[in-house]
Amino acid sequence: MSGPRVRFAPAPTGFLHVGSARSALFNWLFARHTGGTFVLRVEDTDEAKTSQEFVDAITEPLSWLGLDWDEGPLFQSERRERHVDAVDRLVAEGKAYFCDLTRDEIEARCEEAGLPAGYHGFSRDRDVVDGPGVVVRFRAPDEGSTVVDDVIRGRVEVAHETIEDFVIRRGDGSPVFLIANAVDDHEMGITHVIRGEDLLNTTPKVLLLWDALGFGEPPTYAHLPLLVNEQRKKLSKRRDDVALADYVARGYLPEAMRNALALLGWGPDDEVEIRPIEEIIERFTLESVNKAPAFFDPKKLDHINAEYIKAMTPMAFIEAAEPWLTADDAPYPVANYDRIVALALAEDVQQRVVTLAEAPAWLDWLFVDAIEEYDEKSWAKAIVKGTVPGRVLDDIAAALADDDFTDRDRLESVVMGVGTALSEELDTRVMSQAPLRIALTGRGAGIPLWEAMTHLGRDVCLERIAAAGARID
RNA sequence: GCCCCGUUCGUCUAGCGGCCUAGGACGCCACCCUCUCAAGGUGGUAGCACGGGUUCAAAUCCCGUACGGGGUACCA
Repeated sequence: MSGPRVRFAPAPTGFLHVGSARSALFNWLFARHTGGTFVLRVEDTDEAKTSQEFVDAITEPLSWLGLDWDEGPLFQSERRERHVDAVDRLVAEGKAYFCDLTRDEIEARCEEAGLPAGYHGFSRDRDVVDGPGVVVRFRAPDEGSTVVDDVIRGRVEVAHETIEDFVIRRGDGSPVFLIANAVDDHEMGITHVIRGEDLLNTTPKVLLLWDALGFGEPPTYAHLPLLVNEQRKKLSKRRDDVALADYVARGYLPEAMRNALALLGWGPDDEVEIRPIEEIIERFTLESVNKAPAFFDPKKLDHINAEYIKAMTPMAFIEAAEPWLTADDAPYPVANYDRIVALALAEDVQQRVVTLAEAPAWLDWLFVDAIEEYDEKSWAKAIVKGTVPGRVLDDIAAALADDDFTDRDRLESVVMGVGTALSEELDTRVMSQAPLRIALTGRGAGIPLWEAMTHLGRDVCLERIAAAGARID
């Protein structure tokens, strides 16, 4: 019952924007830090956008991020009557009025009167009667100013002369978000409005409505710095990777994403960046949020994700990566996938991978029927330029012929031993791992071979060694 | 145009008048480890936009300037 009440109020656009996700996160952090209530409200004032699909596009990513809401989702569209009532009340009280001027007509009047572009309250005294296509405009005060006491930005004062008589109800009778905002925030008992800085300019208008409606003490506002791209522009869905769902698909972990997002516009005072969410909740305060826009750096996200992956237990990692390991487009027949093998090699993979989506590429050679192609650069380096490559492969095959392939340490020492023996015999350094690796994996780099060889088994290993040997000739 | 906001290493940040010859992280570079690739370890690189004040003392407070951004809709 007590405690702050905050809301995350996204417009249903069909996907969740990372900037929105960040706003949601900060609302959530504030609510959890203060023991308050986090309300999810879908801002669907703009008519009929609210299909289940659009709602899912908001709730699924939020749930994925672990941002649980205490109330909602509430729909602004379902509260339309109350918004309309508020509009009617303002009209009845003379605080708002009807206007039937089109954009063009307004411009024409401006030109005629030699006024700068703007509305200039043209219909204030025209006694327009309501009807189809007629909008309602709020009679904004001509003098004085409205002050927003922003927790993050401090005192922001806007002169009323710069606020024109804005529309609060469209020509089709639907209320715009400004009035819906005021009414809903009031009725839902919202105490703190935490949102992006792009909304800062609309706040005085909402405050004006709030006052005109006699709602009393308005909520406290906190405008978060925007998330920008490399060009320092507001993240746009045109050029930037903004859909949270894309990050999910690319194999980022929710905990990593959440941690990374928390670091944009905020930082813990003890400088420990990667840490459990409980600690972030504990340290988070609105007062410590920055004012300057932040660039969402993919490199930093990668680093954080990699750290989280390394910290996972092998089992948790494999379970998380399995959607990719068993995907239809995996680089091997999915039927060959073996969780036991993947699990045994998990730690080696975790150490090398940035996202979950990269996992299959490190394990493919264990699940493939045969090595179809060899990386030519690596082949050239390990075989063509190698010292007696054919000999190395032959000797390894011979040395391994009677091994049961159950002891990875023995496999390692046998293979290395071949290199050492040949080095002595030819009195030059002979590497044994490189030719073996390309024979087994087709590549020049990868996870350690020994453990993997025990899973591949003697027959497959010897087959691949023979196949590579045959390719030399 | 008008209104509003912002400015600490390339990037994200710590700093909230003396502890700052500005700290951490990412990135980058070097070295160590290493018969692959990584991981790990060590070290390095680089910043208070500029100009005036206020003060014994300013990255921290005030005012300008520059630059950047946001808004200016019958979108939210």
